[in-house]
Amino acid sequence: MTETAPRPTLEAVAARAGVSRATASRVVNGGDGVRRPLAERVLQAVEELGYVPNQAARSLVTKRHDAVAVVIAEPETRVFADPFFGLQLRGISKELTAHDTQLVLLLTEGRDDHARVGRYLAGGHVDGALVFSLHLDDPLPGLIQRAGVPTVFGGRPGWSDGTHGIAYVDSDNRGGAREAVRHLAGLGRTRIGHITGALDQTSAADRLDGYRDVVGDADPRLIAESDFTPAGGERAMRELLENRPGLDAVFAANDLTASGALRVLRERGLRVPEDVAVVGFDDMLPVAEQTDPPLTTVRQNIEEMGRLMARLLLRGLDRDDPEEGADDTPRSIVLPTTLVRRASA
Amino acid sequence: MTETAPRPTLEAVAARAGVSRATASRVVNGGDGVRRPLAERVLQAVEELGYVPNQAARSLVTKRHDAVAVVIAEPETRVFADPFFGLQLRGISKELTAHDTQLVLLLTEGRDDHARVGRYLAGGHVDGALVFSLHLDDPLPGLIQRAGVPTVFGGRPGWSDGTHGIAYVDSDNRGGAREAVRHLAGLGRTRIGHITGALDQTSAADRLDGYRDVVGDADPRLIAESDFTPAGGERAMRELLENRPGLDAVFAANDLTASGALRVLRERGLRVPEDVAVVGFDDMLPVAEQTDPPLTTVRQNIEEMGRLMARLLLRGLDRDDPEEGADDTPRSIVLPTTLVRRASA
DNA sequence: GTGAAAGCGCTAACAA
DNA sequence: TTGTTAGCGCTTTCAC
Repeated sequence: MTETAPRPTLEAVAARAGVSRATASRVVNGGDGVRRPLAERVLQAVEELGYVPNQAARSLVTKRHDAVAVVIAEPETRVFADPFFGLQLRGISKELTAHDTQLVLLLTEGRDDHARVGRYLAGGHVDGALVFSLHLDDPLPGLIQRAGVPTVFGGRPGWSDGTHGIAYVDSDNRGGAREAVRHLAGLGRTRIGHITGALDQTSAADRLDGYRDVVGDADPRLIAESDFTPAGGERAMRELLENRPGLDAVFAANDLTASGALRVLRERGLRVPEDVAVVGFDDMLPVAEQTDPPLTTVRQNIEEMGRLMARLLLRGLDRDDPEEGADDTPRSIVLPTTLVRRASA
Repeated sequence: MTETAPRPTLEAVAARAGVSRATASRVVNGGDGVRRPLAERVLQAVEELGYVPNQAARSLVTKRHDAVAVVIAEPETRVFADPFFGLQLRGISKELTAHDTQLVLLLTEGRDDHARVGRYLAGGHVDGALVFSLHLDDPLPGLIQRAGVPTVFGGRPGWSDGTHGIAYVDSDNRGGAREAVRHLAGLGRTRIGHITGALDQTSAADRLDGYRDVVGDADPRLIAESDFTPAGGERAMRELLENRPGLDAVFAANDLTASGALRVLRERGLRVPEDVAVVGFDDMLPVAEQTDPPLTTVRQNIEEMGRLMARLLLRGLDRDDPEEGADDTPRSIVLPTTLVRRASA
């Protein structure tokens, strides 16, 4: 833990290059309108001195921070138990890096933390925010709106006043669910159950809707509410088996849930897919490929979602003069899903 | 994406409270030596105006950023496939939050990124760095050292010149491995194999050492080199079974590897633990509890490791006058592990 | 095309 | 205890 050596300033670079600070600044920031020889001398001085701009000083005048916040508002347990967030982070990180923008990670642990996040966002420390995993009753969107920070949401936000003007990136959860259930139906299955995700999240609600789109007015006993976890999947599967012993297929709201369901099925001596076919959602590789049997599932390109969230945000940030009305940037993006066939259905 | 409204400055707060900017500043920063009534007026003005300090301006003069970089230098695939990093991030985030410090996440994708990270760290944008997942030949430590940023490593760094003066937090990998192997021996197993992790990481090397500590001069055919992944675990298990069909126990370098090994064992019709007992490492809940049979494993407190890394770093940062020599803060911490018995051994 | 100078919002001497 | 003042390092008019 050595003390940082005093770093060279732009002043030093200018002196060394024999130019004014203003010129040095111009070169460092792209060098428009500076004649070649001068520019080169500055660049060389930068090189020799190992000059790196002081971001604080720069922000102070530009009011830009070249940093965006990533807010993950998920109760302790689920975050990262599931590789989901990690993959999104990857995608986000790649895109931000390509635009020389830093990623400030804000993890929240509960209600108290919301205020902290709100304060931080309102504090104008970042140029924008990427927000994940909102639940229906989440106070965060309100705080963020009040903070007035440009924001892109991960997953369609679910509050009642609709999604007008809100930017988000999501997978086509409903369409993917339809495809999954149609696939099961195409296999000749007629009593197809559904294990839902946490229904206070739109992804779960949309998948349920997709299921209903295909099966029509489903027997309510064919639907078991769950929470996206393996343990929840086990519980739901038992419930389904109890209420509707004859079922011959299950569409689970995600792969983790499906893995729990598979375990229960095996424990009960039911063969997959012969007795009960199972389809998951996500195509979370470490899960879907490792289950026994490997899981047929609906793939969503999670990393791409992250990348697009970042891109959408940065694009909005770039329009330095965001004239009301003259706004033709798409506010939201819904990505297609694809069915990946493995052995479970 | 609304434009941020102009934010109130300290000047505005001071004016409203009828004091000087200096006094307002004092109050905002803890309020030492400001008389009650004045302080209260300032606080009220802050409240009314919704004032939040401009961090850029503050950093410019204090040279502190109240931000720490977390560098995860892991090839795309493994990060977050494994909940490991997520858990550490949690721990880190909690500790940093408690100290009003922001977490800047730096994910690297390959060699080129190292330079970027080096530049960022050298750029003096953060007060310190928390660095993970170094491999033996990693250029990052060098870059970081040159950047002169206070750093704490996650996991014992492995470069040749020893760990003198380097701060790190690690689990007692060697001791944990010993305990695992002793447990197997205590079960009466005599032909205990080991599936290693990626041996260019000290955690893997240390676990192998621990294994050797107990079995003595092991038959080399009892050791299969692997890489911490489930697929690697499968490969290694097959290799072990081929080279040493009579083995009756396996200690795998982590739970993911163990899960791969279990799959191969099942596929070969070998019963666990009757024919072959298996012990993992990590106690990664979503993995260890979900395998069939559930995994006996060595638990390390990953979140706590993260928390301690952050604490170590912040403590070093707090010593505003880091006198050489007069340094009694512990440089590194090695956390104990505990054996968790489940059904696999 | 280039330089001089003002000033972003804040903290920290120093004076009062 | 409080206020005055200088200046952190940079970008950006505005003259030249």
